Amino acid sequence: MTYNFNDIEKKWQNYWATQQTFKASNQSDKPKYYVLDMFPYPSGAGLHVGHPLGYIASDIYARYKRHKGFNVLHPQGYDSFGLPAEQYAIQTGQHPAVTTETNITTYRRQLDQIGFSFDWSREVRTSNPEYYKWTQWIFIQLFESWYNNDTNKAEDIKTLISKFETEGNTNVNAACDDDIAPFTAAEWNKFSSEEQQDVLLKYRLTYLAETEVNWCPALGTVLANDEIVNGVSERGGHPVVRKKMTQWSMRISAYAERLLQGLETIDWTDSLKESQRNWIGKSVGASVTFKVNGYDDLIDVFTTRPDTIFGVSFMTLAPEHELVSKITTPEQKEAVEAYIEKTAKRSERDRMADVKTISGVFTGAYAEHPFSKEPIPIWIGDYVLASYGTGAVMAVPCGDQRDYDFAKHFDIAIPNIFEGADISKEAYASKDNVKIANSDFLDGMNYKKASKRVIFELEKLGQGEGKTNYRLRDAVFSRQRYWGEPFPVYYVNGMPQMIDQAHLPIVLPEVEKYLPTEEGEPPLGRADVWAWCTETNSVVSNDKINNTTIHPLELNTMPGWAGSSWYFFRYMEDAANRDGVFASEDALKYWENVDLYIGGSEHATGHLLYSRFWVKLLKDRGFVNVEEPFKKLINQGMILGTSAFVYRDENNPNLYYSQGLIEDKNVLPIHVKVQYVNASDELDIEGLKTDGEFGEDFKDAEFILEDGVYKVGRDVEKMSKSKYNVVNPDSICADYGADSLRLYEMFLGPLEQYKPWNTAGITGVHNFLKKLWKLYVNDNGLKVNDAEPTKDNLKTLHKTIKKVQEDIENFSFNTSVSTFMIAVNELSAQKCTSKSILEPLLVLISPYAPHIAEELWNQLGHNESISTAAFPEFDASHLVESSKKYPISFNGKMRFTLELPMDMSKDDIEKTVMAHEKTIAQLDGRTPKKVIVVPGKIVNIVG
RNA sequence: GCUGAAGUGGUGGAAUUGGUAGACACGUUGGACUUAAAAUCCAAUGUCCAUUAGGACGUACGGGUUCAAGUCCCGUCUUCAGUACCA
Repeated sequence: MTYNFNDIEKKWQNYWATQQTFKASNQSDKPKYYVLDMFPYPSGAGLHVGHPLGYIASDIYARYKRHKGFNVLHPQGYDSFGLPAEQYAIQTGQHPAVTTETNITTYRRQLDQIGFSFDWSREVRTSNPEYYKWTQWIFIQLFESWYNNDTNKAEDIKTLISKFETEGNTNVNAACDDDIAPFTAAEWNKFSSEEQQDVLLKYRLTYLAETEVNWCPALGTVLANDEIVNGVSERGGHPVVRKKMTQWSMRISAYAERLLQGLETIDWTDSLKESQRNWIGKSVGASVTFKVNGYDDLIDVFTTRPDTIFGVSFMTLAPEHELVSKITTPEQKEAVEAYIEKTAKRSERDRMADVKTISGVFTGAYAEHPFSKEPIPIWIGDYVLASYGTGAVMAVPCGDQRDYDFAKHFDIAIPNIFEGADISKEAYASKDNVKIANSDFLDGMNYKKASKRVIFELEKLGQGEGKTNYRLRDAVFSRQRYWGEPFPVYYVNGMPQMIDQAHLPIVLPEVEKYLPTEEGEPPLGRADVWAWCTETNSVVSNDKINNTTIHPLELNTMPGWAGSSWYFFRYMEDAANRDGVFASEDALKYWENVDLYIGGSEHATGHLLYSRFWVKLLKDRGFVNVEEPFKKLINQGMILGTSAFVYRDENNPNLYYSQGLIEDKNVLPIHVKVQYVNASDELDIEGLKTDGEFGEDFKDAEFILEDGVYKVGRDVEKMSKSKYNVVNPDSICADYGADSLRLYEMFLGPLEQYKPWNTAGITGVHNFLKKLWKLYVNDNGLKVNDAEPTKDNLKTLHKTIKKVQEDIENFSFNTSVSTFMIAVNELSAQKCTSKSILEPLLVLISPYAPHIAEELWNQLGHNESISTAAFPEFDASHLVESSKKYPISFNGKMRFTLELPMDMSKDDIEKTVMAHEKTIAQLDGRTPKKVIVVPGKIVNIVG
């Protein structure tokens, strides 16, 4: 019997599906364990071999945990709202739901053939109305919440209203907009309904506000900060401009401190935590208020160095600062306006690319120093950002390099307030080991003491206080797109109202075209809104909408991260019981949170931050029991493709030079499909010329060969359709089988690392599987029997158990593949046929190569799936080393060998070594003073 | 610039707490089997010197600690990732 992997794999995939082998139960005596993958966006291109890497790792872990006696939840689903389906729809008119459905079918087929142990009965799709009903519901919870800084949690908006009714807003300590005027209870009660709603909106955790947003004209939508990379859109690389628009925002800034603190409680990599810390960007300092000479207006600044306040020699405002136009003197007006116009024209990207050019203009106005009362010139400059802090800085040129450069450039005074510091070349930016000087009451103090004192003095004057600032901005939540969750919102007199929960979900309406309307409204503006209201039972009753002017319903949709911010809770509920709840209390209580989450690091400041935010909100409002969604998180690296190039002569498009001949020539590298290149980088010219897609381009091409062949150039790049370097898992499964694919993806290297794919190498693991098969089966069938295991057999087995267990728990899946290979080689050499060795070996291998393990397990006479088998117990007594000799190095010169058992205790080794001491001492002529022992390893004796 | 990770054969990569560097695999070379190819099996494979025995050098580079350093410390260089006028 030969190893017929195609039949075996199909057989067991069918078996697992029909038997529902991996269906998780919400009731069990076993401890729970929740293993989750970041669910995929089902793109039209299907899976390439890079995609399943993380899924294979999590599947191995999930299967391992089942063997270890855990009740494992290992679900999968689809993040099925998104831009590509919509753009495809715009081009072809195909409904995104249709293409999404097709793509999901492909994904499911491809995932199934790899043999994952997913519980598909709990599948979720974010674009499914039954799912996004609850995304809409969570949005409503955010709307109905405010953040109480005193209790440090979100509360029902009703508690805020009753506070307003009884005591106004002066005692309310909330996370809110900063332009709220104080009012008394009496004033509140006199407000009109619209005025009250307007005020409440400034407190709600999701709110409608006119904000400067990142507008991407090419995509026709706004983007969140994390969707912009290097000043262009993450998807498509289109330019992004700043624009004022009325948009829904999420008050994530309310949770800045808790998001920061929570990082201490979770098991994530340091680099990932660091990214989130930087993104949150906490800085501790003070706010200082400066009076403007000749005006009642005040300028607030934020500084991390209140101790340097006597070093202030000017102030700089962002060009967009609201006071600029007011305080500019007539003489400076022209220059200031010209400067503002110039900076406004510069895109974010230009501004970022060019950080060295110093520019700015004097406004002509002066502020008053809070202590010295000296006049301070007020400048504007684009190195001050309107979006951070207050959009204004107190400039201390002796202590800050940017202020220093600015002062030098415009010839502004640079007073030195540091004792003994040399500021002739650059600012003295360090706050350690220096004393303050020329600073009145601060002289002689260090940074810490002086800062405290300044804040104290400022508070006395009413011109400042200690303050903590965060870089984290509220997240824009509206998108001008079709293929996303509709908001459960309608408007009365321009004020947003939530649609009653009973009428959810608000289902996406049908539209004829998926483009924005001619009036520039989002695509939903094309829908027949009145029909939509009735169809979706949203019941925006006529009297409620009588006064509305444009649309009774919100026309924007939610961003991609809405649905992915809570999906891990949806899996907890059995699909059969999902009606009426996003997940039942029992289910939430039982599964708590995700024990192990595997996914890419590109979500560090997006999905992984937003999910944490929503979970904290849901916890505060009593809907879930956990503060953090993902206890342990691992970022899998990417599998890269190896692209192949041919080199076209720049002057002759039909002439191509082999890779070794291009040195002195002007050539253009062109990607060619990797399937026409063999392992020695030789091009199959005939294949290329007859290719269905490209044959035409190369029909008349002349290839200049070297050594009789055309050699292509190689480069390692991200796998992508456009680079023709994609390797499809389908062909790998067909040629080598899913077990080979799974083993090879793990064998390729450490999980977290980026590594290139190379199909040629798969023969190594494939040969291993063939050898494994032969260990159990020969031409006459099964050769396993009840033979007594030898000492060597047992040693091999237990060595393997120990190593594999350690590897899986450390997520070093690559080395356990090697361990299996060694084990199988050893057992083959030992001619092992003993069932008591070969059975547990299968259990060890089954998380990695489940199909072959299941088949052999079955042939060994088991009726139950191997996934129900217990992980074999490790017994150290079998690892006694009898043949291996350990050298003893003595003063680095002499060597002795000592035979020691691997499992010997430290004490025993010490005793053994002591017994040998005399001999060693005699040989060397000295008496050892100290003995260092390492169990199972080398023994050190220090003379 | 800042932060984080890393640098080991022709290649991917192994190497608990410092303890025989290069496991395992790919590739390459030679051999067996075969009419031949594929498949399979066996052997060799860090570099240099030597016919052999053996020796020298070797974990980016330069120092240091130690009986012993890929691993620890100091300095330098390079690569990758994230972030970027954050006051």
